[in-house]
Amino acid sequence: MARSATLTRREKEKEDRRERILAAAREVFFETGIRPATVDAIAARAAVAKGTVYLYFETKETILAHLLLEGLDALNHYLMAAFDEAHPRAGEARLRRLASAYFDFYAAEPDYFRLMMAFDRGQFRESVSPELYERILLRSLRGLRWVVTATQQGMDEGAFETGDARQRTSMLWAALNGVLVLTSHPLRRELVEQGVEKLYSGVLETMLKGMRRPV
Amino acid sequence: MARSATLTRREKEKEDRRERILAAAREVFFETGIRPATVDAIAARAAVAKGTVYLYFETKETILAHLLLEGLDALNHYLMAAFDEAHPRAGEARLRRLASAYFDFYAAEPDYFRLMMAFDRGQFRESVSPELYERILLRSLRGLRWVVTATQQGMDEGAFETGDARQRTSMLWAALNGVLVLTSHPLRRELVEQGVEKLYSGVLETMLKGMRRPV
DNA sequence: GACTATAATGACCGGTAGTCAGTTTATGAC
DNA sequence: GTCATAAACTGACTACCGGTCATTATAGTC
Repeated sequence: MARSATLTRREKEKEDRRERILAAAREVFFETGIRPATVDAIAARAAVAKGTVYLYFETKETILAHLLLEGLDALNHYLMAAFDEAHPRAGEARLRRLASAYFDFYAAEPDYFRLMMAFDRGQFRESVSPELYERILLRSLRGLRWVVTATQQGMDEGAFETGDARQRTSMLWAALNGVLVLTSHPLRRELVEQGVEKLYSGVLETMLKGMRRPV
Repeated sequence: MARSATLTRREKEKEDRRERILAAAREVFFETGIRPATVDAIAARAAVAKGTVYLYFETKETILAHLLLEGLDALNHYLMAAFDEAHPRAGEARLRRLASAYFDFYAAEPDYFRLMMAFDRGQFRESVSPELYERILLRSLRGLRWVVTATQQGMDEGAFETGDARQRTSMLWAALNGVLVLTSHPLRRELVEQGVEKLYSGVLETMLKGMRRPV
């Protein structure tokens, strides 16, 4: 019993330490930018030696992956709340809410959003353990589930053309995401001088219109 | 006269050298991948000392920027040809052709496409001279012009809802690009198990339908 | 208080972008 | 041909960063 309690305390301390390092990494990455941020800076911010960082995380990319998990959780909360709060519980209204929530997330958590977009950059898969990669994948899908459900609902109600709800959702989400990607990068932002928000809602409305069944 | 001829020859030789280095960089970047490629490898491939590379290009990113210009030229050719070849010269048909051409470019020149997508990721603007950045921006817009023209034509013909053609084109292009971005990254590709092609044409058709005027 | 296991440390390593003092090569004058 | 000058080229070197590991410190147990 004493032994078990001790172990628990130890484990708790380890967990705290880990969280401290992760918090330091969050600050450094978000302040400095992902690429310029150094592990030395993270260690310094966490008041810990560099080697200690590597006791808790395998690589720099692994740290990023854990921050990404946080970001995916945050996004999932946005989407879940939007799904629930939709009052006129029609599928299309839900989709609108979900799309708005995605935009809100993009606007409110630009750092996490940028992290999500930066994650492609190849070589991520290789620099992260398969288990961690799997967790990221699952958590990415979790948020999308709400959207798929709303699309399916719209089909069941006869508002949308019927078809594979997942496929349709991927289309809608890819299109919306395309706007955010386009405008979250300095180069491409200038290609579309209109505001992101207008472009986003434009794509949303156009896609919804394109998905509707003709009356 | 002799002096001028000499100078010209010199300049030609310099230009050749520069092209040799750029060709070596193209090979190394496309074979090895952007991040793992080293300037040493590029120098070796061009049979030149590393210092020489830096006589012709300021930074590694500058080399990439010049390859990007090549890629944008290639894309522009695809789009221009598609614009011209559209036989039923309706705006919507042109848009379809242009979208197909973009997809063809994506499929035929994955290296250039990846380079274009990689270019957004931050810090590029800072690592490249403002003049070069401006050239990239202009060349990016050049290709889009064909698409804007086709959209405007569709509006003039009464096929599309009227509005700002540039805005509508940005919407369509962002949506299509969203599909390609999504699927050109390993993580996101698995989020959409459907084929890229199907997703792409799905978004295209949905957007076109959403852009049409009700009959 | 001594023994042991666990955790923390930071000097160090390998590798890479970018630099620059020194060397080679080309040009042009005589 | 030879020499002076300028232009081009070279590669050893620096600074910096991600990651390692032999050494040191800490905490738990008896």
